[in-house]
Amino acid sequence: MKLRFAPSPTGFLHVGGARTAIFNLLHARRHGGTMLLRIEDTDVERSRQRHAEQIISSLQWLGVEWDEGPVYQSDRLERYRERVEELVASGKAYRCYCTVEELEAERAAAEKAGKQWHYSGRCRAIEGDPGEPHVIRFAVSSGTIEFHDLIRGDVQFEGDLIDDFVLLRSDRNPTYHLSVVVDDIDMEITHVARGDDHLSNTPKHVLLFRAFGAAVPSFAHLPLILGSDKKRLSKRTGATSAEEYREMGIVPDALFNFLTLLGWSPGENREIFTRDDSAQWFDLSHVNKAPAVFDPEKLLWMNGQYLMRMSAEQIHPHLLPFLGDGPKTLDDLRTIIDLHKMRARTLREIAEQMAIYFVDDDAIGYDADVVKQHIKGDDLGARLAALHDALASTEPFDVATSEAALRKVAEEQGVSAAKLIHPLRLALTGKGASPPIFDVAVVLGKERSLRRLKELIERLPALG
RNA sequence: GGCGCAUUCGUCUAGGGGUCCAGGACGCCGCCCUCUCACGGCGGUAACACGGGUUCAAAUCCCGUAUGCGCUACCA
Repeated sequence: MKLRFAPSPTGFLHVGGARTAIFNLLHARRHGGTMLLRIEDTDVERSRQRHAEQIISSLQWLGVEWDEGPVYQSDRLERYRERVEELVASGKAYRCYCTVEELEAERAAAEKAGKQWHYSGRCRAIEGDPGEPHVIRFAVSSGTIEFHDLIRGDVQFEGDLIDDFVLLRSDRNPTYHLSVVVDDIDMEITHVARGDDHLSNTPKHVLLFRAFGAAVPSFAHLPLILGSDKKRLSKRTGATSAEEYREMGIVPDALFNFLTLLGWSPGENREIFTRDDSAQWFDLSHVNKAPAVFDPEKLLWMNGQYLMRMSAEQIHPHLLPFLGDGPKTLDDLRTIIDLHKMRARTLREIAEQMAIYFVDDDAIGYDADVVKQHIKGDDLGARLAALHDALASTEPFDVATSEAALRKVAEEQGVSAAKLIHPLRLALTGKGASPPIFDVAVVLGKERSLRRLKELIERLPALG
């Protein structure tokens, strides 16, 4: 068994393409088959080498591996020309000398007359001069074309409704239809899993496989991924490329898992699982038929689930690209990552939250709402001073001892611990929300914590 | 227009004739836990597109309608 992912390098890796790649990979892994990566760059107008490189880089980041390739179709142009000549020789394809301009004019005229235009196939009969510019068209025969789709079941099309399509362009480059079939034959592809948008092209491919006397592979047409507007996912409704999610701070395992669930389910209410698990359970024939809407909210949730389950060691390398100035080594960040990983949904959020540890102690910006809510009472200054003194004499300075010290002060002052904890959080972080505040204090260390507390006490009069 | 494909809570889905007055997850709303936030726990909201059949019995099978999407290129 052999499958392939065959993107065309005309842009970034689209999440729909990413899912197609994943489904191919999973099916191959599940059945002990091999996976090929093929770059379909026969459209010289739109294909770019840099796009191919970006797609490959995105696939690597996502963890979609392949056993063979990447194969570039642009390296195999002679092969397509050679095979198409075989079809011409056997009368299954023919040279067509109609120009694009002529055909366009016919099409426009038909449209004007309110009629449907079809290529007449008139060049089938003529014997032109092969030295003149021409394309090579496939001679589509009438009759029903039937094939089995692993996802849709049996599908049929009428040959009469399919125009004689172009196989080789006038610039001697193959069209997608030719190259894809020649390659799938040469590379011994047994299963073709691709986007739903190719379903209507499949009868053409079936005809070509037969014309070449080759076995027709199994097909599986995956439903599209839609945006929240129920239309094909586009920039308007959300990020469309895998790269954008990477930059957003989504971890590859989470995107992989999430994409896996778009159109497929392992059943038994399983949602979060490893690649190995999915490779064990996956089967193309259990993929949904209906298109799925991409829900960024659920992706964020899933990413959060992954982050909180990952160790600091695992998160660290993914986090590095999001870090600004400040410490970057695992040893410096381990505790902080552990403190924040369950409070963030993306790597970017972790990085942002980490900023509190690296600002200067006298440069903390206080959240106005928090000030309003917790900074009040004439005796607050005195209480905080008492807290400062208590913490100053706390030795060793750890989570348990610092908390005990604070609670003791609260008791002596006859107030609830919360009356001291909230201002302390404001002093240390400037915010109303943070990891448990004594953990924060320990990360900062006794000296810096005291400095920040002192800073708040000094700024108290100005805060009202 | 023609051809093709599809249609279960707002979203992702389970479900493949009776065990479904439809299960799980995200989101949303309560409550609990709690130094805040997050996590976690408990509970709630919410769906078989519509109309005909077939059958003792249909979310599950068939037909039609509606809606959506795809193809209809010398793009893939």
